[in-house]
Amino acid sequence: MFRTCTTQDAKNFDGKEVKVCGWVHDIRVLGRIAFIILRDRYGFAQLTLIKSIIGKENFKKYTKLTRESVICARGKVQLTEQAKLGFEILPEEINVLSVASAPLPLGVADKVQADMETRIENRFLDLRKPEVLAVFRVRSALLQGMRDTLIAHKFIEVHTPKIVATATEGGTELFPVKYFEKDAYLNQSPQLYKQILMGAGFDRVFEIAPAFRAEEHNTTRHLNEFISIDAELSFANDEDAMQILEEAIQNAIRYAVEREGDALELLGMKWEVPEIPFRRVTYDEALELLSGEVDMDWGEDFSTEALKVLGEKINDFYYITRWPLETKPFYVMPDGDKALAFDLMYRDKELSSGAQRNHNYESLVQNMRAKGLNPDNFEFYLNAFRYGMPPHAGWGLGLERLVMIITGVKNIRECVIFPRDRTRLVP
RNA sequence: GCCCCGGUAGUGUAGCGGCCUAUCAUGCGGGCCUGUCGAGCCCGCGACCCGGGUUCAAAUCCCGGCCGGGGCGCCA
Repeated sequence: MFRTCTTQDAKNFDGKEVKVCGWVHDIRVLGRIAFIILRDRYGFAQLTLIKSIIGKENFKKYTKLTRESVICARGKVQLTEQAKLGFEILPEEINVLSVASAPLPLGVADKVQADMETRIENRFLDLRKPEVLAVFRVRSALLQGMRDTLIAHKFIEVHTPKIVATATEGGTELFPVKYFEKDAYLNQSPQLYKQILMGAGFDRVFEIAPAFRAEEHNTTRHLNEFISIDAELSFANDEDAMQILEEAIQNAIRYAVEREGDALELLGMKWEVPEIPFRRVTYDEALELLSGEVDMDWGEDFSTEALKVLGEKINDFYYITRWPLETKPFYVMPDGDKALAFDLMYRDKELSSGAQRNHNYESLVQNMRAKGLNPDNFEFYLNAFRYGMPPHAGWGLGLERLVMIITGVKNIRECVIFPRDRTRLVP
């Protein structure tokens, strides 16, 4: 057995012998006493080495360990006020499982802050930092909160193809891939497929999977590969979809707060579980709120500047509803010159967008043409609307956007273990 | 796609024509120190992205390349 407990559990074994494994975070040598700070995913443990007890040879050997080497220590646990953590381990034996070379390309225990570039290049080291790990602990909790909510509402989790023949919605650039003798693309969204599943009678589906966009954007809130949480429900309108979404967000935050509260604390974030329903602001009302401050015409999408101003006015989660039809894709349900579509915002950040969908074949084809798309390319999709398609609605949410908001991290790249941006393909 | 900015020890930086044999911190190596908590003190190691140009003189100015960061647009 490598270990009998983690650093977190060690304090429960006062006076008993334990074996703990982890990385050498730091070593402080003070003459005849030395401290090795051992780190694992759960926290830290202090190994206290007293020269007169463990012997000159061992003392020298152990205090010469390099930072970030992996070791296993066997020794007695002692609760003591003298140790900051309230306990220490007096090792009788330390096995070196893996020696770390020095110097490190990125110091885990260093006080100096590293650049994003250096951090990503050496991500395996960067991720050893408790505050970096914390982002992924929160991410996991948020994801589980979303998933549990959807499952509780009878959604079936599905997976749709990521290698596709046509663009989903037109507009955004796609990554081409060679598919044997054919041209194919990485899918930008599961939109069309989850709608087909409504026609298939699945009633409610959700998918948590990567989406790819070949836009050459260079910002702190865009990725070329991100995780999209998509939900679609039948016999439902835009309001029904919004209710599911806000409940999922509420639970996601509840999970993060309840299960990873110390991770949030480490990140300096304090969250209350938000109250629902979230505020609904129509596009027209939002325009009204901006009047006099931001110059924009009806029918335009909000600029980054406009969203900043809106975000200052509504300092919370909120929906922008009933958008001008021309701002939204062909598959949304029209209502006069408006669309039964919504965006979920947190301050100035777009988190999710959704809509009631147009389930009428003729109207759908007409809207497609109006957007300059050729219906012939979407036969696989349109066919599902010809033989019985229920009214339905749904949304798609960028997981990393949510993680960014909840963790307070400034750059979306930090929300992905190995981010894919305009130039980064490795690691 | 358009537009800004930046590349100096392992890491983060100062310097922005001659005071540079390049600053500071951290790290690494060595020494001292029986309880540290960002331990402390002493000594040492270690760097100007690449190519061209201007100049008596280039880390510093100009051009090109490579690499990176950011803004807008677009979106999640």
